[in-house]
Amino acid sequence: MYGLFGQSGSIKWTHEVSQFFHPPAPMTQSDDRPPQREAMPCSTCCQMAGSCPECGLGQKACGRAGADTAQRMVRLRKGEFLYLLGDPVTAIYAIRVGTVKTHVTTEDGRTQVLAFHFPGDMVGLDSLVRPHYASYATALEDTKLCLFAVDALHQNAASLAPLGAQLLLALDGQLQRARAVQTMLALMTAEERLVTFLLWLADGFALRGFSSSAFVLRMSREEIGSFIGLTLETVSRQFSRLAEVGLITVRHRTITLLDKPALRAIASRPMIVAQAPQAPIGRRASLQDIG
Amino acid sequence: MYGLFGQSGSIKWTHEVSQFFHPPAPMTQSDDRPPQREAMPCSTCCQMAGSCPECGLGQKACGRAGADTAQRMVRLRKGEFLYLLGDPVTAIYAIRVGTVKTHVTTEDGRTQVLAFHFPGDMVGLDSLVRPHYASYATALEDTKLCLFAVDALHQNAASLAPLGAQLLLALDGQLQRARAVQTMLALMTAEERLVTFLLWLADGFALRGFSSSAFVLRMSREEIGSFIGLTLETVSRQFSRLAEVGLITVRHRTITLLDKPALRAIASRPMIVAQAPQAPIGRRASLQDIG
DNA sequence: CGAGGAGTTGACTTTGTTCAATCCCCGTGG
DNA sequence: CCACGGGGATTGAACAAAGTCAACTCCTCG
Repeated sequence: MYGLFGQSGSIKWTHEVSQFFHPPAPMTQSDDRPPQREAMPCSTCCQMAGSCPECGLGQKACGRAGADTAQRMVRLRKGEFLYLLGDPVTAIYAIRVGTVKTHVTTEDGRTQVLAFHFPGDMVGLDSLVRPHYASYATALEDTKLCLFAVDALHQNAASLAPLGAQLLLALDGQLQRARAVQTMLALMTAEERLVTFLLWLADGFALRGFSSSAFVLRMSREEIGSFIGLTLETVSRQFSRLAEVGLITVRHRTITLLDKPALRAIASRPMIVAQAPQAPIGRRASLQDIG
Repeated sequence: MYGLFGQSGSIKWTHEVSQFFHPPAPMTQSDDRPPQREAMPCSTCCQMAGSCPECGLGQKACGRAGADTAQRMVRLRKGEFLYLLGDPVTAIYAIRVGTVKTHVTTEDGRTQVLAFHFPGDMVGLDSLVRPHYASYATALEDTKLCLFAVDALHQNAASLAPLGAQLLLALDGQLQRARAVQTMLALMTAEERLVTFLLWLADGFALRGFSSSAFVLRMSREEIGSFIGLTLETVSRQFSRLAEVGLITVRHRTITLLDKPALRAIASRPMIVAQAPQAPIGRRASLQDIG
């Protein structure tokens, strides 16, 4: 994901953008919230295909002695919450099947989607060190997740040791993705944003062994728009336009990428450039090359 | 910073946005790059006022046995690079005095400022686990930094243990800030963005014991614009407008915040809302409350 | 088979960008 | 000490991009 190890130093935005922040959630299924998850012993949790980048943690935890971290399986139906903003953090999750979005709400009622999470992604990682979740996590479709109790983790730094490396890698991944989104929002046009989003999705699917040319969107136009900073109408229009030009095919939520090279050309226009850019060398570089 | 521990569960965007990502940098002052930094033994490094949130690492490292991590002091003159994108990661830095920006360049030549870093902030934290820096770090003014060699850190996970907690906290902070920026870019207007930016700066100064009502900007309009996703002209116009309305005073880069409550009102319009929003409770929440 | 949410599309408005002219510090050198 | 030069900042006018409002279509689910 996002060249986690910068193999080349050439930064590419390949890869799904998916998950971003947020801590695992508690289940004070107290108040008026319906019991949204049924927990069950998790045995097949770590079987996640090799395509489980963020799940290294899972593999590690699973591998090191049965169920010492009391992992369980959690099921969510479409629209149900995994956790709410403000809930005490009790666990981190890894998605087995399904899709989850993490989001926040603004004072004036708008919703901001912070990330989409797909199978293999961790949900709640960003709240690992916090006592309360900093966002909502909602299932976009029926979803199964593995639960990793977090108490054992952040009680004392010592217990973090064995997981340290994995966690750092995972957090780093989220940070890189967040930065990618930041750049996208700051300097891309509507068309560029949507294309970038589609390519992120495609890369994510490819990574998980699915077709990267034809897939079904799990989220609405509104949710896409929220994520990439556009209105749902603009998203719809851009879809139509890309279809008109013959770059993609759109039928409801079924998307086909017809000309990936062309799409990449569009998306990589305002993209982070590799190693030695025509960028400033030596002192006094500043931004005089912004233009 | 950004309710790192969610004391209340009520999320507020107080705090500077400052540092974000990027790993510490090497100093292969090989090629055509002038020797931009002179290193010297660092003894006063950890004296950083208590207002050194990200520097916990520094305090820890310093406290635990003289100079076992070979810390040094680095000096940068205005416009010089601390490290370049693609440089091998060899160290992480903490700013003692001065200001640094981290940025990337796009294919079509535009520059995207990813973060501003002020005294007490860590620079390069996000590249901790990477072999190559994922951005450029440039001094906006004459700057002094403490260097923390990174080899000792990420050689093996074990060595991370003692720093684990601090690092996780720091990384978490960066992640939360990145998310804040994401939300700002996705749903704020030009005015809201600039006001938010000013308040972040003000909070940052307050945190460091400086005036949060009157301060001098260390960055140009162009750099501000890059960071908050606007053109320099729009930034300038918004400054003028805020001054017209009497909310602030602008003289070159000297800013005075005259009516902070009013400013906060503007900035917190599209802001993350606290605990129990009018947001969806129970299942089937989705985004029906967006528009 | 009917209802309703999701998606598409069009006309119009708003916001921010682009291009360009001008201003104003600030530092330099006469 | 003051004139000059130059980059940063301001401002204006025309333009383009995306948002808003609204009508209408099409699935999908019950």
